[in-house]
Amino acid sequence: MNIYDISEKAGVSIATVSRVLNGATNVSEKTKQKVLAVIEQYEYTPNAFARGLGLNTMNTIGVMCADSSDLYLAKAIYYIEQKLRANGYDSILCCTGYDLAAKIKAMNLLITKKVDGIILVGSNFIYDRESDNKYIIDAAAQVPVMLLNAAFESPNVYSIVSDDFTSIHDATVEMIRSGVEDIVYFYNSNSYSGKRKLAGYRAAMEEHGLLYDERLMQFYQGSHEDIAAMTAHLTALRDTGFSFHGLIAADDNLAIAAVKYAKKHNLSIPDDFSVIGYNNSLLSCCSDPEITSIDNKLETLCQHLITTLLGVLGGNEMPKITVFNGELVTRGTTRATTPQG
Amino acid sequence: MNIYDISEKAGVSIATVSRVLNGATNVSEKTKQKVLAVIEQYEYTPNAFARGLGLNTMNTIGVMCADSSDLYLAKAIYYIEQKLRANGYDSILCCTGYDLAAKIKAMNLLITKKVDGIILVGSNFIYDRESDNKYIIDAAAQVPVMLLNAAFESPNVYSIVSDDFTSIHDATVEMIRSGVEDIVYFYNSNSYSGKRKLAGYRAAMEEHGLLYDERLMQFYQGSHEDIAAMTAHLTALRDTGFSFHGLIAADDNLAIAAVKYAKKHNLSIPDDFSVIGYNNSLLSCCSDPEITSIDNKLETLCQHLITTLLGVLGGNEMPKITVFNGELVTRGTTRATTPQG
DNA sequence: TTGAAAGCGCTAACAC
DNA sequence: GTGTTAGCGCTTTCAA
Repeated sequence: MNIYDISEKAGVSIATVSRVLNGATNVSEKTKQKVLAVIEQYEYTPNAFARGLGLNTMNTIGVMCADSSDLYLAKAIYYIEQKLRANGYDSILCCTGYDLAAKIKAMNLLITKKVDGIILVGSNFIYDRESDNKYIIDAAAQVPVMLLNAAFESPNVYSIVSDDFTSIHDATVEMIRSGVEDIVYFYNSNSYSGKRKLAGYRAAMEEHGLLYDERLMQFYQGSHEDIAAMTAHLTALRDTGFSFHGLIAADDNLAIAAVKYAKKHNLSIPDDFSVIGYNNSLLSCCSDPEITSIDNKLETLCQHLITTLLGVLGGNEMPKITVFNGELVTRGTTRATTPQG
Repeated sequence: MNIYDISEKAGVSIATVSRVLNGATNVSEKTKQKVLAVIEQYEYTPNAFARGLGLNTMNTIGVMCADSSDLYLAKAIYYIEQKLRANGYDSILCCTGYDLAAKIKAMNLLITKKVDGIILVGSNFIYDRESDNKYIIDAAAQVPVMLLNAAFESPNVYSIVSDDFTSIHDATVEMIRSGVEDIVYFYNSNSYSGKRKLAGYRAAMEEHGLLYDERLMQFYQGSHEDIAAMTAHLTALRDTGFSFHGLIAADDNLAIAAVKYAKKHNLSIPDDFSVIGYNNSLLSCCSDPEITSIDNKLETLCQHLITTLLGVLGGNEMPKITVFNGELVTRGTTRATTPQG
């Protein structure tokens, strides 16, 4: 059943059917109803490929992320998909893994599939070496590229970020004010966002003259699901004789490990040991005590990302970089701040 | 740059270019190289829409799930997407929510987009009322439909399930053998899989003459992320004077809540209170003690689902229902089983 | 081994 | 307000 069949049965031309299909106004109500009736009767739906061929678009957005099973990324994908669909766009999902070559391959594939735009979810798509980011510039030459949680200046590239620097900075200051001075920063990523967080920690500690040892910054290299390995990492640090009574984690998984570490060594939380996580995910409520965590307003970021993308697709001038503030959600792993005075 | 441009520059016809592009054998090596060189030089990639129009396929699979931010579903989507891509298929993701109307709408959309097959992730796509499942039958009239964690017999529908009944049944028996008899079953879904689980619990309890009260089966109705509400549900049950020393949860989130409940009321785990969760997700390792949980071999299920789908698309006869066994992963929330004698 | 040409089903510019 | 027709870029017979 195609547009010719319908036009024949309705006794009109294919152009008229096409007009009805696309909601053009210059069709008489009578003809319109006649055509709609036939369409309904035969349950006709237009062929998406043919339509794509003519319009050179299929209202589809490519969504790339390293690992959709990561709690945070999964949530981002969820919001993005919902909001795209609400605006008549489909999303083709590509889970690329963390390898650059795979990302480039996925990117080319999406371009070949003629997506109308590409969304890169997560900050691991931006690399230190300028040349490693060429694939983004190339893609942006064809379609708009949106970055969630990473900033990259280039034509046709739009970035939506949470102010990770300030979030971690302020959280660190908060913990210092609560009376903890030997605060370890525990992280597992050197992505764009990862660097900003680390910088926020460094700045806060330096302002208070507390960045006395490189060991305060602990990099965990391993699976983001292997809580046991993270806990072991901290125990190993303790075993070197290094002392710390607070920990700020770049991620709730790491914070969970910190809580486990404290329990293992009978450190009372938050009296002997304070913990702050990041993402304010489900995990922060799973532990006991529940974890104070930084909420980076993921849904807001996603909403704004889609709005910006739709604006760009609609031919409007849109901001190249948009920054939102995070918020510290206080729970049981931190002490009250000592009043200033 | 299209196939005409390439044919012109290579001094051959478009048919020859097309043959080279599609790896046809009846092209002389010399011509082939010549064409490939031009293609390379101009970085030409064929237009996916035009190809789709001709072939009536774009190597795309529609993936539907209620909520991609659910830990379990997110993981399933991850595996599915990876395995599809490895086999040259893209996936269009649709997060439908739990509402039937939205599911039907998404389904129609995927059909319209000419996907080659549809995968329904999660058991909430199958309804009790036969008429509510018509949308699946309709879709299957067009393309193969794959079900993950649900079974539904219909032409062109293929089901891959974990044996939830047996998993829960055996886990329940295990807990009974460990000396706990008043075991609550805590669940939040009446989906296909949800019913199978409940039946497994019922069977095990009845076999031991322990299903003495309807209150043993507790249905939680609320957000699957609201741990506090789940905990409150259990506390409310306790407040009615109902006594229970074990709990089997249909989901790790519920199990987390059970652990929190026990702590709140100073029940020592596992001596005074035993807990078994389901899915063996990251959450089961986040709690303290870590939660004994049923692993339903998600990756194996997904692998098999894709293999089956590819088989069907390849025109092969494939099994309509495939069942895998789950496995109980023992951690800190259960006691050792009393030896049988 | 290669080329010519007829679709695939739709959109949109143009004519009436 | 409606119809005619030329693409869109590819695949695939059918001839040569």
